[in-house]
Amino acid sequence: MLLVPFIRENRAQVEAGLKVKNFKDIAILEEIIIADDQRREIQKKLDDTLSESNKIAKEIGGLFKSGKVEEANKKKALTADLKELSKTLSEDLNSIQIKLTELLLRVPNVAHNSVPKGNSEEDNEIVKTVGEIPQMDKNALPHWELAEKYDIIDFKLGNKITGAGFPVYKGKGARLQRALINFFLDNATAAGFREVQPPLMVNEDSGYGTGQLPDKEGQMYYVGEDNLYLIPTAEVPITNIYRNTIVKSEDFPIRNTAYSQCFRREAGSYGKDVRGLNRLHQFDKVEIVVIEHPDKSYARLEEMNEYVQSLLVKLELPYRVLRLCGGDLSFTSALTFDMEVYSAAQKRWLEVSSVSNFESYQANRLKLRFKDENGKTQLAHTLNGSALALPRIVAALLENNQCEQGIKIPKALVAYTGFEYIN
RNA sequence: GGAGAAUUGGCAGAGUGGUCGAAUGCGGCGGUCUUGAAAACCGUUGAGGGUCAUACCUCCGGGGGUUCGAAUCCCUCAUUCUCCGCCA
Repeated sequence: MLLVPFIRENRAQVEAGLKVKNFKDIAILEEIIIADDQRREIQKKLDDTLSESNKIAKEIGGLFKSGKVEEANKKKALTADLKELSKTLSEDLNSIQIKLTELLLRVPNVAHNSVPKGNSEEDNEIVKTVGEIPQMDKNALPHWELAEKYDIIDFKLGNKITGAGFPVYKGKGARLQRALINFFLDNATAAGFREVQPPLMVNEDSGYGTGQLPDKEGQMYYVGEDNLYLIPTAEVPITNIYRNTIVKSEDFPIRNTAYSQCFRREAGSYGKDVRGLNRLHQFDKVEIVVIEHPDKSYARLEEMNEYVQSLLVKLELPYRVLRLCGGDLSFTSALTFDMEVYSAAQKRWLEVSSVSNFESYQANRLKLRFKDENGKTQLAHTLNGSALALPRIVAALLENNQCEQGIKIPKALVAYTGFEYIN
């Protein structure tokens, strides 16, 4: 959520950034400012009213103390009108505040000035492509067939136990999962991230804090009995560690990483996108989250970008880096880089990571602040990225590394799997 | 799940209807002293709204209520602790 003073002071920049994002309802900015003006006006009246009745209450207190009961009782009558007025005013204040928040929630984050214009993923800028695209022979199998051939991932069994999108990993398939998780966590730790193990369910406040609620409510599994949500990503619990806190600026950058299973309803997805491991309801991911000083957040984004790429290099996967265009950028992000690996048998690029700078958009909802050099509290910047999401990495590993002997495990992973081939 | 107790500023801990945004201690910051440091002493030290700056308003776990007036009373929810039950 944007800050109203920010909108007031940087109107041109905000409008330009929203236009890049193809946000149509620019007029809402004016509504916000009007609502905020009203809010201030009502607030002022309320404050004055309360000030007045506080004064009288104190006087009454004094009169009682000095035994002037009658005079005190007389004064009581004076407060009746003020009470009535302050009640009306605080109701008004409440409703204008709700309206203001509701307006603000409809405004996405402002795109960074490096974000290219565009409407869809077609318009994303390919920053770079690394590695050779493997040329497979005609018999190359897609990963869902390889999974069955080597009996390592069982989609049918998952259907039986739970439903579509909940595969069962078996034998070396399960071991490969565990190997990747450890590999990613070890690398993150070496890169300076603190490992945390968060809850897999979060409450409503946390959902609002990172912005899953209210707009993406339908995408999360909801446990109504206890009013909890299954996390769609570890970003939610990790970032919410810092909800409602004022961090020390000398602690910047605050780097956390977590492995978690992620749960997504993925309502509305279909076709080749959901085939095999391409899109699941439950999957594994290692996430990195950074909290940083506003002046340094873009340097940190670059660092995270490099870090994620280093993982792909170690896994010997061909990949490309995209700078998302305005139309493809998420609601809350100011700048996002996507990493995609090439999946040789499907002959397509699969998104395995997305690193974003949310600037203060999330921090505002989270009330995540720090004290600056002048001792003033201001909003911190939050960033996060996948490092990495497992299923599509597994898909690419299986497809790209299929050979006579089976599936070849990349060197860097062998220490974790304990085997060189799946066969 | 049942019964009881508790929830106050960074931490500890007073405060049970009136001048309490809140004693005191510790910690933090600034200063005096010192060659330097420690100790001692003095000062300062929560957040949000509002203002050019004051004034002023709100916040004592969350929400609601009683009252002229609530950290203090009532209701409700959450959390923590103790006992019982169940249990990896």
